[in-house]
Amino acid sequence: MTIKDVAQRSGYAVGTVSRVLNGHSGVSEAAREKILAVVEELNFRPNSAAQVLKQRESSSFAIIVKGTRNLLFAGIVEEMQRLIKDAGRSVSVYYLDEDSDEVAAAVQVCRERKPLGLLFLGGDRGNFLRGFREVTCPSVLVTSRADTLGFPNLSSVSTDDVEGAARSMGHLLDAGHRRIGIIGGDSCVLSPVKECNISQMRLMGCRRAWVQRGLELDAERWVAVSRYSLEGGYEAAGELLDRCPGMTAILAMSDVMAIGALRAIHDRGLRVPEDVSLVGYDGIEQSAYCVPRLTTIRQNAERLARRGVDILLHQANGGEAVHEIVPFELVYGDSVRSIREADPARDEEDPFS
Amino acid sequence: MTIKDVAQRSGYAVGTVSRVLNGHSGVSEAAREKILAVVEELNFRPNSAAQVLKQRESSSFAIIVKGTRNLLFAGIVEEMQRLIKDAGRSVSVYYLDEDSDEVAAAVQVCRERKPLGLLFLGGDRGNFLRGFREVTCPSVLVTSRADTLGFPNLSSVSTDDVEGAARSMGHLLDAGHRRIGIIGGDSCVLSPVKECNISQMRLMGCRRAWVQRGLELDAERWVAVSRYSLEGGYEAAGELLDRCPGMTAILAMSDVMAIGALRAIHDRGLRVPEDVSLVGYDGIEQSAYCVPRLTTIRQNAERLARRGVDILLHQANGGEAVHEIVPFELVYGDSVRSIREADPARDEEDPFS
DNA sequence: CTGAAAGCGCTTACAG
DNA sequence: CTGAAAGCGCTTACAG
Repeated sequence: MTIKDVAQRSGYAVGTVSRVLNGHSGVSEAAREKILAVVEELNFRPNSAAQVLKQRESSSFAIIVKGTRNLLFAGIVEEMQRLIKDAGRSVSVYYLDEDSDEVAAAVQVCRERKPLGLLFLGGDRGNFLRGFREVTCPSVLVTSRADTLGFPNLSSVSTDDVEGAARSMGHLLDAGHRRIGIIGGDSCVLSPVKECNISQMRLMGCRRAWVQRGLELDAERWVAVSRYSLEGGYEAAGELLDRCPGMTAILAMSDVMAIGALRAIHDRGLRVPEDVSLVGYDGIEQSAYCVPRLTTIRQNAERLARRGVDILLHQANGGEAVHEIVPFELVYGDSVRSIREADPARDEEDPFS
Repeated sequence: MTIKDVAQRSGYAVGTVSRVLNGHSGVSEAAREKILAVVEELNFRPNSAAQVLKQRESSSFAIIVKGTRNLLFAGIVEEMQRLIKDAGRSVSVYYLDEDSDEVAAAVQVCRERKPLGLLFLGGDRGNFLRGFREVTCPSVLVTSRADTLGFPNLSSVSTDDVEGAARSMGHLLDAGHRRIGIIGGDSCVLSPVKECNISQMRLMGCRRAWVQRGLELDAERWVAVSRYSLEGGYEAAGELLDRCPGMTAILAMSDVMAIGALRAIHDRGLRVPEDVSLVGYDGIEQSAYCVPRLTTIRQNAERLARRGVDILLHQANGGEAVHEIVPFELVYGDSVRSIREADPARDEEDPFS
C-alpha cells in the first residue's frame, strides 16, 4: 500500500496527499479531512525509505551510541531522547558494538539521512581523527573530550576524567590506604604519547592524587588491565589479589568492573570494606544497589544529557562549537573503610601495618 | 556522492557498477577491478535508503527488541546476531521502548524492508492479537509463548514460566519457608481471564508449587506488584517487609527486581539469607555477581537464541511454525537458607517459629 | 559482458 | 487550493 492508493481512494492527487501527511499549509479542509479518513481506513504509513531518499534535509537528530550494554550511556540516551522530543524535534538512535567505528557509522548516517545534528555517546579519538572531517553536520561528543580534536562542528560535554580519578584515588589515600590496586581499561598505561583515552586519563588522575600528597604511584605494579565488564573486573581483581598481597583497596575505573571486583574479593573469603576497600566510577544506578553500596564517582548523566542537547541545538542554530566540562560527584557508599587509626583487630592478622 | 559518480569516473554505466557492488556474476574482471578501485578511491558506500526502496525482498533478517535495558534480551540478541552472521546472512536490530508496540513496529519494518524473517525479543500478547495478521514474513517470538495465538507464520521459543516459577517457589517451600513474599510485574493477579502475560504465568507457577505440597497460597496478602526494575524491586520488597512481618523469604520474578529487593532488605538491617531468603528469575550475568550470589531460575539464553534462529531459518525455507519450550535451570546461589531444622539462635527472636 | 531505461514511493518546485 | 511531473539513488529486467 502506497501513497498512490490513498490518492486513488480519496480522489486527490499524490501531491495533495503528501502535503496533508506532512502537515503543509495550503490544503483545503475538505481535502485534509477526506485524505486523513482514507489514511485511517487503510492504516497507511508512509514508506520511510522513500521519504529519506527524497528529503534533502531531515528534520530529526541522531544519537550514535557506542556500546549496547553501557549502562551509563543507556541512562543518558533516555534522557536525551526525552529532551529532544520536549523541544519538539524528533530523534533516531543508532546502537553500535563497543568496538565498531562510530565515526564511519556517522558518516553513513549523514549521507543518507542528513540529520539536523549528531550526538555521540562515547567515541574513540582515533576514529574521530581519521574520519570526522567527512561529517558536516553539527555534532556533540558526550562523555569524552573533543577540544583537542579541532573540528569546528564538533562540541563536547564530558566529565573531567583526570579530576574524577584523582578525587577517587584521593579519597582512598586520605582514608589511609597506600596498597591500592587499580583496575583500568586497556591501553591503560602512563605512556608519553597523549592518547587521551578514558583509561589513560583516569590513570593520570590516579597518579596526580599520589603526587599531590608527595607520594609516587607504582603503576607497573598496581595496575591490572581489564575490559569494561563484570567478568573483566572479576578477573583483574583476582589478578591483583594474587599479585599484591597486603592490598587494602581497589580503585576500579567503572562501576561494572567494581561489581565484578566485589565478587572476586568475596570469593577469596575477604570482605568489603573490612578487608579491602573498593571504589567504582560512573555512578550507574546499580552502584547504589550493591551490598555494600559502592563508593563511586558519579557522572552527572542528566546534566551531560541536557548540556549535550542544548549545545547541539545551539550549534544547529549556527552557534559555534564549545567544549564543556560537567561536574562530577563523589558518592559515599559503604565500600570504603578508613584505616588511618590503628585497628587492633586488624593488626593481628595484617603483616603490613 | 552516488553510484553515478562511480560510473562516470570508472567509465562504466551505473548498472555495471551496481552489479559489481552486489557481487553479481556476468561482469568482466577488468570492469570489476576498475570499478572497485574507484569505489575505494572515492570511499563510496551505496545509499541504503535507495537500496531498500528498490529491493523487493531484502536478504537480511530483523530482530525487534522490546526494552533497551533488558539484560536478558541483551545477551540473547548478541548471540542471535552472531548465529545469523555465522549462517552467512545479515541482520538489523531494532530497539524499542519497553512500552511501545512491537507489532506495529514490525509491520512497518516488513512493509519497508521486507526482511527474510523476524525475531521478536519479548512481546505483548495483546499487540500480537491486534496487529500480527499484517505481518506476513516468517517470525519467531522468543521468551514468550505464541502457541495459543494461532498465526501460521509465528513460531515461539520460550521457557516454561509456570514451571520455572513453580520450581523456584518449590525450592523455597522445601527449604521450610511458608511466609514468602512475591514480587511480580503488573497485572500479576490470578484472574480467571487467561491473559498469559509473563507475570501471570509465573504467579500460576507459584501457586502450583503450593498446591502440589497440599498448601494454599494467599496471593492477596503476599504479592507486591512492581515494575521490572531495580527501583521497582526495592519498593516492592519494602512494601512486603512492612506489610508482612515474619516474612522469611522473597521470590522476585526477575533478577533485576531481586537485586533491588536485596538492597531493601539490607536497608532494614536484615541480611540475606540469614534473615530473609531471596530468589530471582532469569539468570542474567549480574545475578552471579551479587553478594550473596543470587539463587535464580536461569533461562538458557544461548539455547533460546540458537533455537530461535534455527526455527526462523527453517520457516524461511518453507517450514511450518513450531512452538518450543527450552529447559531452564535452578541456579543455586547463596541467597536461600534452609529453615527446616530448628534454629535455636533464630528462635529466640522469631515470634513465628 | 554492458548499456539504456523503467521504476521503487515518496517530496516539491512549477503551473494553473 | 490542486495536479502533473521531475527526481532522490539505487536495482533489474530487457536489449544488444
